[in-house]
Amino acid sequence: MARAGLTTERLIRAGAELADEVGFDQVTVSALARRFDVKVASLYSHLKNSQDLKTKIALLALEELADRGAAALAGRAGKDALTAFANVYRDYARQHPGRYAAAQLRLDPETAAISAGGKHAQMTRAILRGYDLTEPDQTHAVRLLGSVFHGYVSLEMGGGFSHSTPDTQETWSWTLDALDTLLRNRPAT
Amino acid sequence: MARAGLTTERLIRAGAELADEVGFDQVTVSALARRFDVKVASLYSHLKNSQDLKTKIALLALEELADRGAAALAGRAGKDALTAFANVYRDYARQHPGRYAAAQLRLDPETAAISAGGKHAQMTRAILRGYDLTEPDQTHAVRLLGSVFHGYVSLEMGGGFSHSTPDTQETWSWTLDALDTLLRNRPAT
DNA sequence: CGATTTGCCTAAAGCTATTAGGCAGATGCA
DNA sequence: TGCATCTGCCTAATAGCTTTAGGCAAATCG
Repeated sequence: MARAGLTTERLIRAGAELADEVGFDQVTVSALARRFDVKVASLYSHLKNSQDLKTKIALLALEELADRGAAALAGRAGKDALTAFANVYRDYARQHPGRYAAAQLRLDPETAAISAGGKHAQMTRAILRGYDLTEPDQTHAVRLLGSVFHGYVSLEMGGGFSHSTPDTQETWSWTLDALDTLLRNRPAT
Repeated sequence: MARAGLTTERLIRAGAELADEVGFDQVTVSALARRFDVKVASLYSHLKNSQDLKTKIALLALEELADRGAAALAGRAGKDALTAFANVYRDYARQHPGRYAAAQLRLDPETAAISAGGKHAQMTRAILRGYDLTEPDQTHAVRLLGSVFHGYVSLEMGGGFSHSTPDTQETWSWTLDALDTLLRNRPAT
């Protein structure tokens, strides 16, 4: 029997694609084996277990998001940076819903530490350099931006805003305007 | 053999408690049967299937949240109402993490229609009566509030804000202040 | 008090996760 | 090139969750 050429790398990538196609919670070792036309047990040489698979997909998604975020921020500042960064999240979630869901997976502290999660917070801080915030306002603002981006994207994806006017693109622009105004008007303490 | 006295009602309540104890995704027909010291198949006279169980827990959570929201809004307006309502979400999520997770379950349109989901949007609109917003700003604002509440609570619960100063209570108050300011300063179009 | 209803049970099949051990194709060394 | 080793994927087996079908006994009703 010809070998399938499995590697952890390939499995994670395929798992991420599978997540985008059928949803992150439908990502299963069995489904992945099926996709490679291989027996389930074969994957266990490359993956510790099912949780390991999911965690690694989450880490991949976080990295991809961080890379896109960094690219979006390059050469931008102020509202321009804010908008570009926010759109990275929203667009990523639309293009890769399964990966986006994976990125929300709760990671244990050691795993979180080696993840790209820290980069996300740093990039948000970078955006805030364009506004005149000092601590602790800056931290509050980092958290606010995270909340709005995640909350909005998550509700929009979940269909929470569906079949109502005006359309969600308008609300998204309105929201980014509002955040920009908010950050500009909150004076340094 | 004495009968266990199962009813759909009791199963859903026990399922909600189970969700709070072990997490919503660990809620399983088997675990529920174990809790009633009954065989798994017995639950299928009261529940269509596993999905049905989860959906019903979600509906329960949405109702409970709506009831608490309504109670919080009674006799309040403006920032007072905003704060009280926001705290309902946050407190509910802290007290009932499993139920809160259940409330985020994606419902199919028919189920969503009979859920308390509509009440949530209406209550948010009620809060906005204290601010001077006209359409379409009002709809944008409803979505913004939903995003911030859900996003914040979800990140906080997920440990996204952990081990960093200042503590999350401060950020929460800061966020509600910021939203209040934002809504007050956005003039009617 | 007997007849019917209904609640919980046994049995069985299918899917997922995970581990142990085996065979054959790939690789390395002479 | 030929042989030995190693590694990759396989078979087999156990265990848990889901769901359906059919049965028996407890509750209920006339």
